[in-house]
Amino acid sequence: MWAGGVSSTAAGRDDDDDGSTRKKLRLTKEQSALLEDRFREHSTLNPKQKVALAKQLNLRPRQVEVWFQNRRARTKLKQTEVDCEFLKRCCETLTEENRRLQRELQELRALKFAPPPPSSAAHQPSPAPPAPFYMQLPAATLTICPSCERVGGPASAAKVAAADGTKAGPGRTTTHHFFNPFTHSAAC
DNA sequence: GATAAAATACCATTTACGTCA
DNA sequence: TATGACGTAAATGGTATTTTA
Repeated sequence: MWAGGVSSTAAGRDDDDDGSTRKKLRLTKEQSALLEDRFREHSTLNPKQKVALAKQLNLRPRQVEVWFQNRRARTKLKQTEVDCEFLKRCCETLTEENRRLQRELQELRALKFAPPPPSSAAHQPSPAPPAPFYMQLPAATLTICPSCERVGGPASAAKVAAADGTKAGPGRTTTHHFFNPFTHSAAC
């Protein structure tokens, strides 16, 4: 069933000052700054907050809504880039690990079929290296701070997931996993 | 209580505009 | 000045969830 597109589009048009087609305006620095501030507090807005913020910014509620949508999309994109970079590093590390293990295997095989050494200096297999970083840090828990664009840790992500989820009225339950600056401020 | 329709929120994608090198 | 690249505001079309009759 489809109603969202109609309602959201119509709402946008209804809010328009004139009935013309889209008129793209760049937001002022002050408007962007306040929007960013609010986004850092919460990546979603309930209708009351949206209207209040729009009034404060002298914008239409639809513009505020669109801004938050686009901002969430940008954050998600950044997060994807970080995840991608992380996986690339994982791949490189695993490739290197694989090479190392192959070499070790060859060494062990060579020892097995070689005659015993004359002295007691038996071969000691190289000690196991410390667990690589990718084993300690699941990719899904990496998060980006929207303000400083740096990667946050698993603890922040868990806190965000627990703390987030304010929404009034019907519609999709908020399951977003964006960065919460209040759980991250120390890192920034 | 079950159900279909309506309402709402959100997302992915696309379009179009403003800016800058 | 013209232009292409890029960032982003806005539009569009879709899904998921909640409310309501």
